[in-house]
Amino acid sequence: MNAIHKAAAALFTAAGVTGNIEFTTPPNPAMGDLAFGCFAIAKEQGKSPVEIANGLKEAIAGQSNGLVDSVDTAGPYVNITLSSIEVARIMQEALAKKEFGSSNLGENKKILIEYACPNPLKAFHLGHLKNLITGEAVVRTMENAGYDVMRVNYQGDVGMHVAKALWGINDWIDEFEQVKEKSLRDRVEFLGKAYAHGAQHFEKGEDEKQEVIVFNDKVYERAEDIQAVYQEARTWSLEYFDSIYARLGTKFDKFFFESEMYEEGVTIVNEFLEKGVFKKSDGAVIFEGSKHGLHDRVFINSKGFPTYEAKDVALAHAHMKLNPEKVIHVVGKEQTEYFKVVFKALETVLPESKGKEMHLPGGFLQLKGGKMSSRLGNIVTGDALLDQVTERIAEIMAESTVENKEVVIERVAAASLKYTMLHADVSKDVSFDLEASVSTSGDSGPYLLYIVARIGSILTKAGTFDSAVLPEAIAPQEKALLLQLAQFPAVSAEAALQYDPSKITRYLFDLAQLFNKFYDACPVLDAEERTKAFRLQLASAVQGVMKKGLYILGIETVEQM
RNA sequence: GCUUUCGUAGUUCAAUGGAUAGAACAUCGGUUUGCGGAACCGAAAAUCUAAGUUCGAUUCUUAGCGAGAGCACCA
Repeated sequence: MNAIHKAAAALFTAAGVTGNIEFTTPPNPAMGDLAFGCFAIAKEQGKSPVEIANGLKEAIAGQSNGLVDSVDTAGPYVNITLSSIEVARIMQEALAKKEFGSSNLGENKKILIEYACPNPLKAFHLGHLKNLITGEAVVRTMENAGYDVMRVNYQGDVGMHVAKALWGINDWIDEFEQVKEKSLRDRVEFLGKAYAHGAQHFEKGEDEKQEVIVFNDKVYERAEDIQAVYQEARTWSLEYFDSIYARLGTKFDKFFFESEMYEEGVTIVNEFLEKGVFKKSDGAVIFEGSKHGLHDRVFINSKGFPTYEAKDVALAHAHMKLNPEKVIHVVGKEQTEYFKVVFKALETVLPESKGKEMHLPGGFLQLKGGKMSSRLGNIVTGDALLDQVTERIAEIMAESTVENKEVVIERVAAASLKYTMLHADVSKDVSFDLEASVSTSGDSGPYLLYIVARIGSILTKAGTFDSAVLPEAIAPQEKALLLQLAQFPAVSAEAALQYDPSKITRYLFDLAQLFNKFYDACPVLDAEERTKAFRLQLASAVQGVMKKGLYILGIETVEQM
């Protein structure tokens, strides 16, 4: 409940309303600022909602309180028009607090958030890019709600994809030696080609398939003869991932690797095989999810090697050693059923994990328009997409003469990309259209950055101003802006409760629109002294909320663009 | 086939069971003696179908149609 709602709720309490008092916004501003629906009370008292509304109207109107300008009913609703000055006064007080927009929902609660999770020796693809951006925003959403968050990243450095890449490298060992002297970009590009080479070989036939599988065995057996190449290639990959994390403003607290998990995974699963939790089937060790309304999954294959499932069991043990309240796995929605089975198995294998493991399903990233894919071939990597966006922003800003232009371009590009990715609900697919995301107008990252820069420009010109003064009159656009600002704490808290940063994205866009309407209707610098000071307060508050909200989304602002 | 997620303007997204379903892009038409026009104002435009629950359904239930994803030794 925000500061305005709290003050208004007191009136309803005084009028005899008990329980939770919640307000909505009337469909038309002319009807009032706050609406109270009387359905629940009517049901409770066996009266008609209209009757209740009329009674409440009298009770509210009878109270002498500066907050309310007028009360009216519209059928089952009591609509209140608030005094603009009172709203301004309340918000002045609320906005002065540094923690405005933060909450303590997660106070003293430690949580682990696992995201990014790319596979070494393989490309950082679009799914990883979206996951990285989403994960970072979820982290910051939770931090803003007071949680003590640990950013964790689990990277798959063993498995068939590694085998395919190693086979490819081995087949092109001369080129591998040569590429060692080249740039990181070139080395990673080589790894990508080597992986594709191995993957193609794998598909050729049974004999070829076996040749690749040999490398898989060698990795699991930690065979001496592959270590030099494997370790070197792995290091390149990790360096490359680090460069992407840095470029997008993420820094992980802890990295876990599959190579650290598989021996323990096998041990644990075998231990619980004896206890009857798992079962032998066709030479493999499975968990019968089908007995719990789920599906069966293989944890150890018939060769005795662990699958992803067994490694996840060991990973869960590693996570629990850190004593978290919750472990949030930000992973694509295609793994929803997979996680249900693993979590089910963990309930018996690792009882303390029960209720703590959570899968936050991410939607897919769909590229729209053939433009990008035709230019880059079928596989578009995450960093290639970021490059594309940056290129387009540079074109748009070609005429610009801002200082530190390179940095500004990089930030506007990142903002465009992140805003687009964080616009729809986390679990919904995002369709990415390059032109729409770099769009200079409308629902886009640049639109929001523009507001911040524009306000900065006004504030610089204005110099210092009185931050406590109230004006004689308040324009409707100013009131609308104040009421929107008042919503920020509730919106950011809701985002944390839902693990969904997109609530903040959409809130900020609404705020931006209201600011532009205000800006258009209300001159700031040329206004009479008290009005000017108040409008500067407003602009400054909008900038503050905008910056904080964008920070939560992982978006850096610019002073000029 | 089984499981699961989802069907809202031309397109991309909203809407704790509640008032006239809200934005953006695109389309059409407007706004200059102003602080950044990367802006603002206006018009036209949508709940897949059929039953059911409810005073009230985009939202809940069932069926149908359509789309995506998962379903044993990949991650």
